[in-house]
Amino acid sequence: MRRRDFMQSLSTFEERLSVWTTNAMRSVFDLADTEVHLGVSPTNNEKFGDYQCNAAMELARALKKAPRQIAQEFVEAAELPDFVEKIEIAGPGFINFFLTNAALSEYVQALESDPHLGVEQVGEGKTVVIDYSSPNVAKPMHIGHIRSTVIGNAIDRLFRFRGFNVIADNHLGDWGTQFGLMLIGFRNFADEAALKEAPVEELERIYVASYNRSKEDETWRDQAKAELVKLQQGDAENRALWEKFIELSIEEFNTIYERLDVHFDLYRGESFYNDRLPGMIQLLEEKGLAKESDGALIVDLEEDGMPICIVRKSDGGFNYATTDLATVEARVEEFSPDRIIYVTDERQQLHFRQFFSISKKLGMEANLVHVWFGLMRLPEATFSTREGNVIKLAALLDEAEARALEMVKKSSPEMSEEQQKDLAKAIGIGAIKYTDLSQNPQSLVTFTWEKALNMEGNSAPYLQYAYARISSVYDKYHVQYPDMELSDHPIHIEQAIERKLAVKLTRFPTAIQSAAENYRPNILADYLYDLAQIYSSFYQNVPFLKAEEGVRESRIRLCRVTAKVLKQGLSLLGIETRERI
RNA sequence: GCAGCCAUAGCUCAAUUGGAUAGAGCACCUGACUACGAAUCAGGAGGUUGCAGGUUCGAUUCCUGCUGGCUGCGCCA
Repeated sequence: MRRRDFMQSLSTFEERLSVWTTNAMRSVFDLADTEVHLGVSPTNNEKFGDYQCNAAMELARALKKAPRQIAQEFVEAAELPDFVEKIEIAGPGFINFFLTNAALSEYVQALESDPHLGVEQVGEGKTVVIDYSSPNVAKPMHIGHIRSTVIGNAIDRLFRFRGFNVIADNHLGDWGTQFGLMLIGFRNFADEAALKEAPVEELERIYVASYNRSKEDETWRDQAKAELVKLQQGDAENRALWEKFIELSIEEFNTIYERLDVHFDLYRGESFYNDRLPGMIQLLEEKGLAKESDGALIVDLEEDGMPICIVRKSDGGFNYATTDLATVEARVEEFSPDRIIYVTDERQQLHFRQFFSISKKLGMEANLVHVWFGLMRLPEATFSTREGNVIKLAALLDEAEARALEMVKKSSPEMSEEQQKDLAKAIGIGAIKYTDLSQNPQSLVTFTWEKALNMEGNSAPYLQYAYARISSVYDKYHVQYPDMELSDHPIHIEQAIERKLAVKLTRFPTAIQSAAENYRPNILADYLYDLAQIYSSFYQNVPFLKAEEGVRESRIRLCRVTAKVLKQGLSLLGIETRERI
């Protein structure tokens, strides 16, 4: 109901055309309900127009006619919408649609003034909990954490931009058996000076030392276990120490998050849900889902084709499945989310399938989504804290900023040192994020410095450079023509490259929708890179400041919309732009 | 043993989820700065999409089998 006319004009050509072809197909061929997709999709080649409909080929069997004949009949019978210039039949029966330049211009102009750049606010009134990053307390963040953090954050931003009320929750690993080793280790190995200098690094050193000793020292193991039990029973001294571990860790995590421009609404670790664990077990028993086996309490998932899931250990302790179930319960109670999204690496797939299945059996009203990504490994092997072959995340960020600063000093020597540093941060951090976000999350990633810090070709700096060039042109325009009012001059498409740019701009909302619905930020990254490439070609090949009046304004306006889309798109990936680079 | 994921140009990755001639970047070759910013642009070369079948108008995409790699599978998260 709201803003009906406005929404109408900003719904994408793909949507409008799909509605039209679907209705027209149904009426021309008298198809009440058919499985066949009657809508359109974008073409991958301009010579085939802007959108194509493939229904004729799929309908051939049902209608008992040749595909080209179906297409022919359709084209003859249907009355074209006014935004379509022409319609063509090609190949085995593709129906190709060419949009009018006027409709394209009009749409791009509408984008220019829309704060959401044509992106539908489908999330209005809906809450989504996104659980990402979630590092373990007392362990420094290493390069393996970058994916959950950066991919999770991009999904977070995408959902917010579509109008969802997003609750970004950092589900810290702040509970578990490792704290027994931590407590006893801390009392024996802690170095106060080191703890001041680099708290989490020291905590990690303590953990590794304690872990190593536990391997050969049985009494040490027993003591660790005893300390853990004391902690779990609320012993004041152990509790205080444990809280200190968490506090120090969060403080250090936050300096990283600050650098990455990542912000959470909640930092609720696993321990937050401890009180609910006995109740959860009781619920599982009441529903008849849990049973005893070798002293442990398990849920049999054989009917779902999965191995059993332990919900209470034989020593009476709870484990992660139980915590995760309790967490869902708590989130549903408090937020009534439309869905809960978990962003973790691929190793946890089975675990999520198991506890999603159990939560369904429990009748929990939650739409649970596991967004997994490929594990990051080193060329030699996977890394592990215990092995000690890790690259710290902070070191990666330092290196990125240092390399970017070197470039900035060379290319922008006139800038103040402060400006150069600010710029180097935007470029360096952007490069790291873009590397991760520009590929399918689910592909395996082998870490190399060269790749992580890529600043050439398909990279964040390419996009930032395109943005800065536009800003520069735009400013020069206003200096040279201070009295011109851009809105007096409509966008007018003449050259092929202008049309290509305009078409790409109209597809921004589709890119956002697709990236969000598939939980794949790389779809947006791809789109932006494509857009920047088209823009760069436009920039290099047609004059705008030197063009005649009217044409000049039209092109400047195209520039302005491109800049808006680039800036907004990059910001959804968590990548900053600067007017000058 | 069971299960999940992956295999695309020399390298790193795409391919709008079944569409037309499989696209980019890096590296390589040829051109363009007395130009609105060359962190750029115009062009060239580079492919039996791991292998073998199948499904259909049409397969990188779906199914089966195989090869190779990664990951997970009762008391870690």
